[in-house]
Amino acid sequence: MTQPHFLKNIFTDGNFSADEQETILSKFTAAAFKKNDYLLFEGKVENFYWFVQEGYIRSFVVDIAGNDISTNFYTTGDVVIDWASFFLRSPTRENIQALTDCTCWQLDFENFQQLFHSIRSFREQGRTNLVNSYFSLKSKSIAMIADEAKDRYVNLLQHKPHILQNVSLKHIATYLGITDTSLSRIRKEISI
Amino acid sequence: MTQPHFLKNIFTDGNFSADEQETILSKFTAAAFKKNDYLLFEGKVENFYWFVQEGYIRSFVVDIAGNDISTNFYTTGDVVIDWASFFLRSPTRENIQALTDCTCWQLDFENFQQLFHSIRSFREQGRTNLVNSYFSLKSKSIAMIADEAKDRYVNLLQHKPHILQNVSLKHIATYLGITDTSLSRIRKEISI
DNA sequence: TATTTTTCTTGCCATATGCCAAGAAAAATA
DNA sequence: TATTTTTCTTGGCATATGGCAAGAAAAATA
Repeated sequence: MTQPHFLKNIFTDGNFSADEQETILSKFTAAAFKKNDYLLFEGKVENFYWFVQEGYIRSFVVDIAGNDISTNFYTTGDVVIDWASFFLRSPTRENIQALTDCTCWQLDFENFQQLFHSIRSFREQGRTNLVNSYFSLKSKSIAMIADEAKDRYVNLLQHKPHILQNVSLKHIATYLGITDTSLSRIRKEISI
Repeated sequence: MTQPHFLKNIFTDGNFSADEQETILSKFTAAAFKKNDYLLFEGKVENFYWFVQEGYIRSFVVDIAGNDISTNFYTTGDVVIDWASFFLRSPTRENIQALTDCTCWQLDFENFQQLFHSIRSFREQGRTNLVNSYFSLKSKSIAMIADEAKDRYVNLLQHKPHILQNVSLKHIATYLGITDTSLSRIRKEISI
C-alpha cells in the first residue's frame, strides 16, 4: 500500500479536484537539505516556493551592526518563502537555512505563475498563505510594541512549543527581539 | 476638458487595456470621510478595498492594557485595507480612522473577487500591493529589533516626512513603539 | 478675541534590557 | 572516551526608555 503524497495534505481533496491535484503535484519536485544548508542567500532572488515535509528551518537577516536576527522558523506543513523577493523578483535581504536535515517540496516561480493564473483554487490558497503570513507578522509586530519580552516568550511557548524544543536559545532570543542573556533570565524566572 | 479619473493613476494605461480599465473603474465607488470618521471598527469584517485620493488616515489597535497603538498611516495613492480581515473574512482587531477629511475610492469584496479572478493584471497588481505591504511591515519589524528608537524616527523622517507633518506626535510615537515623552526628547536631541 | 481643550515639553526617578566577561553545561567531534 | 566547540547561565554595571506629573504651547471652539 503506497503512502499518499505529502502534498495531498496541502492541496486537499476538499479544495482541489483530482485533475487539479495531479496538475499541481506534477509541478513540484522534492528537495532535500542537510543541516546548515542554505535554501536562500541574501542578495539572491528567491525562485522557489517550498513546503516543509520534515525538519526545521530558520530565516534571518544580518543588520548593519552585523548581528544575526532570526525572522522566522518553519517546520512540517509550513510554507517557506521570502514573499517579497519571490513575487517582486528582487534581491532578498534574508537568509534561509536548514536547522536540521530537511525534506521539502519546491515549486519554481514560472510554474507557480502558471498554476496561479490557471487554477482558481490555487490562487485562492496562495493568497490565503500570504495573508496568513502577513497576519502572523502583524501580530508579532504589535506584540513587540505592546508586550514585554517575558510575555512574548510565554506566548511563543504556548503557541509554538515545538520551536523552543528544536531551536537554540540565541536564535529564539533574536526572534523575540532580546539578547540571549535576557532570554536566559526570563526562562529562569518562569521556571521558578 | 475633463480631468482624468484618479484611479487611472492606479490602473495605468501601461498595465491595463482600455477595456480592463473601464471594467475595473466601473466597480469602484467614491467615498468621502470626515475627519475622525471610522472606516473600520475592530470586531467588524473588513468589506472594502480603498484607494486614497486625498487626506490622511490612520489604523490602530487597542492593546490589553487599553493603549492605542498606531499600526499605519495612509495618504494619496495608498491602499487602505486590513488584508487579513478582508481576505479571510474574519473580524478585525484594527480600527481605521480618518485624520483629516478624505476622499477615497472603494471596491467591495464581491467585486474584488470578480475582478481578481477574471483579469490577470488585476490579480498581479493586487498581489503586488499585498506583497509591498508585507515588505514594509517586515522592514518595520526588523527595525524594531535592530534599530534604536532614534534611528527609527530618523528613518521615518527621511522616508515619510509628510506623515510627520500631518500626524500628531503621540500617534507617531506609538507607531515607533515608544512613548510620546521619549519621542519628544528624541526630537529635541535631533534638532540641536 | 476669549476660553477651553488638546498637544507637546521637561524634570525626576524607576526599570527592563543591554553589554561584557567568566564559568558551567551540553553537544559535537576526534 | 577524551577533547574541542558551542550553548547556556550568571554577576556586575550601563543605558535607553517608561511612568508620572506639571507647565507651556498650540489648536479648537465659543
